[in-house]
Amino acid sequence: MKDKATSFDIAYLAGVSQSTVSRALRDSPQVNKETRDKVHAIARQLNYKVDKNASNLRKQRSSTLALLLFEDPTTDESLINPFFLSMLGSITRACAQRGQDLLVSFQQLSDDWHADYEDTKKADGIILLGYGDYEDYEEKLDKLLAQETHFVCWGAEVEGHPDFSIRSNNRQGGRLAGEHLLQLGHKHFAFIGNASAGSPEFNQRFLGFTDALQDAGIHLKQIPQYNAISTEQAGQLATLNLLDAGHPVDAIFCASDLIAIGVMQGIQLRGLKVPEDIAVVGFDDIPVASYANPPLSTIQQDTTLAGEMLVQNLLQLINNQPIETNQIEPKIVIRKSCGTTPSKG
Amino acid sequence: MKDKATSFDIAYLAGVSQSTVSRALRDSPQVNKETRDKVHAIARQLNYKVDKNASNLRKQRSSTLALLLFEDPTTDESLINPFFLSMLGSITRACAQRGQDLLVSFQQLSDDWHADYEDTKKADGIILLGYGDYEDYEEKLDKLLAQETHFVCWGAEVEGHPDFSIRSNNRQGGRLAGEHLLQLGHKHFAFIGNASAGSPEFNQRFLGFTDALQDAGIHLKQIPQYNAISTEQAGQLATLNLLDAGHPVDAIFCASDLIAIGVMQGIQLRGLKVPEDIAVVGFDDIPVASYANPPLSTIQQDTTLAGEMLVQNLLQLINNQPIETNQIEPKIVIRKSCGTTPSKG
DNA sequence: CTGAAAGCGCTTACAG
DNA sequence: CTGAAAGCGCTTACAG
Repeated sequence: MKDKATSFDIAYLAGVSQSTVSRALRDSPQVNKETRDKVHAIARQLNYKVDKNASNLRKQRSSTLALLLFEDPTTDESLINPFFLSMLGSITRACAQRGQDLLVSFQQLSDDWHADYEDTKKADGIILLGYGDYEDYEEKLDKLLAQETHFVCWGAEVEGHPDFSIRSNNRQGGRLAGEHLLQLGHKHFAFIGNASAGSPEFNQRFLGFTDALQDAGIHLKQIPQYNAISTEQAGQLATLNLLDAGHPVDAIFCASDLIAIGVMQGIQLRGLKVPEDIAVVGFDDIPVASYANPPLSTIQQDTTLAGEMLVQNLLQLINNQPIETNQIEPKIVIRKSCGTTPSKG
Repeated sequence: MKDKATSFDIAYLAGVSQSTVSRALRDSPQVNKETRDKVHAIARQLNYKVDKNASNLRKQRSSTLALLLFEDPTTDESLINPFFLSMLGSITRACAQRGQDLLVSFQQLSDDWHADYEDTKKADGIILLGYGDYEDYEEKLDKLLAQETHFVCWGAEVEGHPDFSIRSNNRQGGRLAGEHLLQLGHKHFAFIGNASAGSPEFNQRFLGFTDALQDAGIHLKQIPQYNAISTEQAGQLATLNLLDAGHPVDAIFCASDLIAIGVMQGIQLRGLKVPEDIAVVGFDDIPVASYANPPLSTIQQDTTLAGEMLVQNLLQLINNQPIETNQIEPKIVIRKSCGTTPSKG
């Protein structure tokens, strides 16, 4: 790089003091319009850009947000959860709109990342995205809390701090899936996905699903639930176990699309057809859902809105402003995997 | 946040000077081991972290790389090219391994981003990822060059600066596709994808494809080429045009997987079957390729290696070290869309 | 409306 | 091996 111009160079050329240059560049109203224009003109000419490090150091603010993606240690290193990947786009855009830079990093739940962003002043706050065991997660969250780090996370609730998390109305999503499957005339249901305290989101989906079925008079005992983390492999395995156990089943609701894809493979491996023999509904609406075979019906989470909200709420936390909302309403997307489209209404 | 400790606090507690603290923290060998240990211990106790802004300002180095993703203005805002998305993972990891932070941003080709990273000292260099018209792109590249910005980009060549780009051996990839299709006994070929100066990568793929076919005695005139940018829609449209024009065709090589998926839809829309009536081969091996219907045979680009290389080479550029390599060898992944697996050997 | 001055928290010659 | 001092390039009270 050529030697960079500083605000002193501009000051010299404009015949004003460096403080005035600094003010003019930030369009301070206290500075004379003519002076301001002259400074801007010279800055443009010199290709001058404010040094962010100096500016941040002085302001004690970085205008940068950090996005931390957790990889589930149980899956192999290859793929990032596609649901989070699709959120990345909207988070970046939301940051850009608000003049924030975005630092992105992948972390293992086990790493010692909690102090590496805000404490180093690299970022003013952190966005946490990641499935993984919630109970492990919680420990980290507590540390962040203790350090008074500004953060916001997707999905998991932070005990006593509802404002720190943004999430889908997972229970309602599960209900939607149950109601739709019921409406299509299915009788024998199953749920595949973890449904315990370690996976609060999946658990809510399970609960919503069973809410709907129970409302229709189906007993909880009649709804087998098989554990699976959010991967195809886990979904396939759970399905084989379910099928081989001889449960009568004609409709499966899966805690995520990745699981659902594995479930459909499992069903097909046993010589059965989707949706003719067993209907399948997923959750997330990741890009591959529409390419699955058959195309997967699923509960869609609006990732654009989610990303916006994550950034927005984090900024509000940083600026000590009240949070307006932190829940997103899911909707059902009907494709082929759940059977005939129901009659209207 | 609580008041953060500074190196002066540590100095005071350790009974040494602040300069010694600074040196000790960076494990300078000039500092006595005992002193070093004591300083480290106190730092840990105070939860001390070096202020990046101060450190960067002083060092005139940010240890940060910026990743700029270009959205093709012709596609709608929804999806980021999945090929780049899959590269993101390996880029992040490669950065982490080398102690670099990664700033991520999406840009329109039209935006004025070229000075916003290195000039502001937010990043030491830039990684450019994006399809789009190469001729528009070139103009930006020239500006970066003029400013002596450190950057590296995927795919497009930077005139006179072979080291600034990292790419697949696209021509070889095209050849692989042609040879495989030939080996399967196909006779009537077509290429779908832009093949002009505006899309140098696609053009190389086309050239490699025709190289193979010409080697087998097929005349270039017998290989219809229909333009398409890298989207399903464009692929589908081009296919309908191709088919409706009455060209005899039993094998189509597509410039990208996204195009190939659209091509298969187009073929099916005209009542033909893949691969029975027409074989299809894509390029990239994006995640959905294996979920396509039928699963797409394609030329795979090793995104992990690509990401590594991008980061590695950029760092070498920044440090004035010579670049070792900037080309990646593609390989063919055979699935269902191209017909019967050939006999071994 | 403008300027002189302090200071953000480090790193690194320089001197010993 | 250690310390005193300068300085990275800004922003922002403070004074006028």
